[in-house]
Amino acid sequence: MNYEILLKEHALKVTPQRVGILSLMDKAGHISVEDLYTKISRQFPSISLATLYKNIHSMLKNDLIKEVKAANMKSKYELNKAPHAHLLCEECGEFKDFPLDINSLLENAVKQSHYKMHESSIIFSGICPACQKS
Amino acid sequence: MNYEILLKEHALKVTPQRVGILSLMDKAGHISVEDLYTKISRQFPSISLATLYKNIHSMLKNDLIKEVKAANMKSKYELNKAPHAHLLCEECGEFKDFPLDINSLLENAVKQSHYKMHESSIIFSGICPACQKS
DNA sequence: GTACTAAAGGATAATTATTTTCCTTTAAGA
DNA sequence: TCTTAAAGGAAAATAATTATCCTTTAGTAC
Repeated sequence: MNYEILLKEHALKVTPQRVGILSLMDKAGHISVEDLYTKISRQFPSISLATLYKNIHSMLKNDLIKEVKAANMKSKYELNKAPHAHLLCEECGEFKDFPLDINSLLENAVKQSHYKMHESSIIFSGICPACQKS
Repeated sequence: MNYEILLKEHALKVTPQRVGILSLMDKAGHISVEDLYTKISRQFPSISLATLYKNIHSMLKNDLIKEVKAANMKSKYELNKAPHAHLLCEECGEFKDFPLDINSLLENAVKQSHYKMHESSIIFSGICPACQKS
């Protein structure tokens, strides 16, 4: 994935910090502000938390990334990809993408609500296979 | 709904503040800490925010209530009722219950993940009929 | 009813998370 | 290069949540 092009497409300046943030999100899958700051700080020791927050906001606004929230969890952020649900492990706190085109699946069910749908967030939470064993 | 019995069932002391909190949540459907504090303060002018937070936590732990989180929104709380999805209006920020037994609907899809499912959170967001008109 | 005790409430301080401010630096385009 | 609007960084300010500590009260036994 080419982060420079992605940024330019949304009229956001291409800065090394932004490329780093996108790259880390891409690699992590789902990452909290705290963890992201720890990691990005290794690449840019002087980066400010304010810079991170500002970029998260501008990326959210431009739909480059998505916020994933669940009960008991800090917000996590992911690159905006194809629609999918999330599996959340309540033990280790990790999200896992779960391919599921919920929109088509539930289209009919939601249709009767007369809402103009924009997006859906679906999180199934429980215990992942690994945590079930330990 | 009898809040006293609900509290006793979970070995929580029945205090006027708790009954008030549950009653307000029940009436509101989905309510933020801020709004809840405004309302409960009318009944108990000297109630402390700390008391509200403590009670929210103990009620969450005992599954009396549920936290509902969505992007761009503060957490809201609701009485724990039958499984349902949520419709979130991005315009007015209101949640609306959407009867949908997602568990049975998606049972098969999730089964292959080998997670031990505990619960699911589903939020469809868009613009509600009322906001579409204004 | 009275006494006892663990739990709950309230005030406040402390902590954590997020946003704002303000000044410096830099990417992008002329 | 030169210009400038946008972005970065440091620090202060604000907002949200949690912890502390002392007082009050619900629940239980008598």
